Amino acid sequence: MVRAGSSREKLLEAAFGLVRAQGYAATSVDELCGAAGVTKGAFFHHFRSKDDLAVAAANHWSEVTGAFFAAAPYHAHPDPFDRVIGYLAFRKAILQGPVAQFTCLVGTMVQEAYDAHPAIREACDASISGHAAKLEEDIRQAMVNSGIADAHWTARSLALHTQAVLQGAFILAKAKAGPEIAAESIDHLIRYVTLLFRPETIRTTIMGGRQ
Amino acid sequence: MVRAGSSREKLLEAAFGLVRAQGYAATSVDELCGAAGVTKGAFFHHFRSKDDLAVAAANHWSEVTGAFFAAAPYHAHPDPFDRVIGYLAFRKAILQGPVAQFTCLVGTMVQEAYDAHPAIREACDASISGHAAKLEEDIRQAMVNSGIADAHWTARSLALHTQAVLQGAFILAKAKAGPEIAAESIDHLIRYVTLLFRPETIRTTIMGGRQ
DNA sequence: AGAAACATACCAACCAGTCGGTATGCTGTA
DNA sequence: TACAGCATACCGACTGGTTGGTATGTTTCT
Repeated sequence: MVRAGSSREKLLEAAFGLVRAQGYAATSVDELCGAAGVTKGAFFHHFRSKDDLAVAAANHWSEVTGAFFAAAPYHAHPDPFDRVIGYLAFRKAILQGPVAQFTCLVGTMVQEAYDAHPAIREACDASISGHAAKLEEDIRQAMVNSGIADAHWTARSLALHTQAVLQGAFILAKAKAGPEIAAESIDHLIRYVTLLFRPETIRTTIMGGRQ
Repeated sequence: MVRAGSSREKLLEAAFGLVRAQGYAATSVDELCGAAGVTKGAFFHHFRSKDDLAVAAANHWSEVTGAFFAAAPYHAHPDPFDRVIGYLAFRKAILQGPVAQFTCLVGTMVQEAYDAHPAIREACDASISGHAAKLEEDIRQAMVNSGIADAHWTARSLALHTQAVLQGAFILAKAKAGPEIAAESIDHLIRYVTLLFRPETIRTTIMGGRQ
């Protein structure tokens, strides 16, 4: 869809970095052009406005992260429960390097744009919800396997809950200037999902003194 | 500390509303003054800079929300576990009205300011961590009461996890333009905390078909 | 009186977006 | 094959408006 190495692609990649580090409103078009190594003429050739770039960046984010997670190793597990836990362990494992490099572009943008920029809000929602939908299928299968099809929660709500925990973990990582607390929050989420699907494995191995 | 009705107070309250709706960078000093009904002279009389206002707003937010939650009814429960669950139920109950009115000022600000504005980051961290610290004490007591003092998690990490879930729930509420999913995420958190402290009450009452 | 609490006018820098122009490559046709 | 016709990709100076911040004067409170 977007040619690699093109000005358009370079601008979108520049937006990934700058918006995650500074936020959307604080990132100017000139700054974007500078980071991408293109001119303002190129910017407004490819995008009608700054908001248009934001929508395109959210969509490009969906593609890039979609491919990234599709290629991750946790999909190899034959058991859907193992794939869900594998996904969460993978999310924890990639909390590396500067905060701006592991946080979520669309989570950052929607925070600023949800009210005044409906098109950006929609693109961010589509990105988050689309990502959750992939996890939802594994959760649904795990529910069937565990015989908990009539629980008081749905596969969709649990999938979206994992995204809430991740987004919230990113905010704590930003507030605390490091990923440690975010990792512990994902640990809690892994413990929760395990308690839902495999409670018997928790009592003896993770919770320690709890009988 | 801040006299009610003063220009300073009006500016801080205006910041609560505008920053939560638009973000920090997108909110201008003129806009703040307009919403507060004061002039720019008053603004720069009380605050050295826009960043100074942001730090003061984060601190004022700590005071206002501190008093708000201190006055909430869940503290009346004699059992610390009930207080923790009561806190979470209260957080769910106040997800009412426009998104900007139930979301968190400091969670929004730290997202934009963590990298370029260290003073704002610190004030937001202090606000979140201070709020979590109050919950941490109830969690600690509940752990002692339930005999799970040597679990593989700490009262602090669980308290901060609740804040991660709440902050993430706010992002989902913004992305989906409504509080429904946020409420379901808090439901998952309540279920998790209950599974940690009172697993026997879940299997029969909440999880339905799960035996 | 003296300080604190404003108000008004102003400024240089920066902002998103525009516009006239150029370079390059593709496509249809004689 | 040669060339006209046209679209895409890009350039960078420019503009009108907004930005955070300042300088200076006036009012209000103790």
